[in-house]
Amino acid sequence: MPERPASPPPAGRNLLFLREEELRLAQDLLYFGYRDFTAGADRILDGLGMGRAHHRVIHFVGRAPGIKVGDLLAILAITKQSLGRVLQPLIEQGYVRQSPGLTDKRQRLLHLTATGEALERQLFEAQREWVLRAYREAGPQAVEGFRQVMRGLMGPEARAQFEGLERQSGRARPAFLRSA
Amino acid sequence: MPERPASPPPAGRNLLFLREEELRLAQDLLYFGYRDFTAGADRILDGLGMGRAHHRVIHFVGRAPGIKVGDLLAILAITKQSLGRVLQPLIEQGYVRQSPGLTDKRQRLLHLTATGEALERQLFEAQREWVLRAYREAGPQAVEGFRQVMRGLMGPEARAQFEGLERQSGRARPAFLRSA
DNA sequence: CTTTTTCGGTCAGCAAGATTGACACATTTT
DNA sequence: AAAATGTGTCAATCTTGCTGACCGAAAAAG
Repeated sequence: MPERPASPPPAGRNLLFLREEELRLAQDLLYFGYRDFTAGADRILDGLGMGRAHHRVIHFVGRAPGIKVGDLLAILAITKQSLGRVLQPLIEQGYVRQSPGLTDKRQRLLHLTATGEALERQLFEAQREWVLRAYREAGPQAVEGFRQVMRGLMGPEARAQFEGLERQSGRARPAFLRSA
Repeated sequence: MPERPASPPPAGRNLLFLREEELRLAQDLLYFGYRDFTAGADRILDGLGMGRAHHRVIHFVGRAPGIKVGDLLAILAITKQSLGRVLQPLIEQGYVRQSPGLTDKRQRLLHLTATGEALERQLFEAQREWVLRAYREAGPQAVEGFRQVMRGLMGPEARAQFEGLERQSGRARPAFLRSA
């Protein structure tokens, strides 16, 4: 029978961490971690009669102002009918604004209104505290490891989308992704 | 203006990694990572006319054989009506088996049948490959960081539940958690 | 021993958020 | 002029949650 490593992780590279049990633990970790990560924002959304779907739209429109409907659909990986049911109310209630594409007038570029930005911030703050605590407790090196693994869990498409957000974040609303 | 650290994480402890942008990136990371993590199992479930809810039941019954319905409800954080609608078919279709509690006969302890274990394994294999790749690419140290952060993202309840699974995993079906 | 509480199941109705298929319209591309 | 693209919309359906009400068996409390 192989021995388990002692409680602090072994310094040297080894293969024990790939054992089946470690991978099942990863499943648990992702389930519980993701669930509680979203809980804070969910409570706020509840009070507004919104759900996670609304949050995702607000989040990603906030992350990529001027994003095209088609690109948002690709990120959310849902149908346009599903998006429509969430996006339409957000527009009617003044959280999201549409503007025609600059070169292609069929496009509807999406932006947050001032109200939308305020809500985005409120939702962000709820999760910010939570993630901040986890990051602080774990330390910068662990955070870097976390990022690497999460990035590795993405498929090629998601990775491209993520890198699009990563690149443009903090800059002045550039063209989004490599679409067409 | 503060400088960003160079691409490899800075050796020394610093506070830059707590900036707002880093935390928004964490949101993206969790969204994309979790989404693609579940995708493999989802495809299998689709073919069986099951959904993620079924997977969660199979997973956690497999993780803690002999788990009580009440403890499973606490882990899944859903109502017993919601669980019933998923659990009942799983029992009828022979994936899950119930047995009366050893000391308390009101309890129904849940186990996977041989069929259930086969399905659990099939679902596990799908995610195993995916997580394995991410773990391998990131390396053992990053994996340890990932674990720390994910653990930090859990609330106190989830942490206790997770530790219960962690403790008992690999051992011969001990009593589950600290219930009552 | 009686009462109350707990564990689990079940019925009925409702809502959110996803799906598919079909179709419409304006615009861009060929 | 025709085809393809970007977006919107109608209608029906499915999964997975929810609430409220109620039941039965067994355990715990009195």
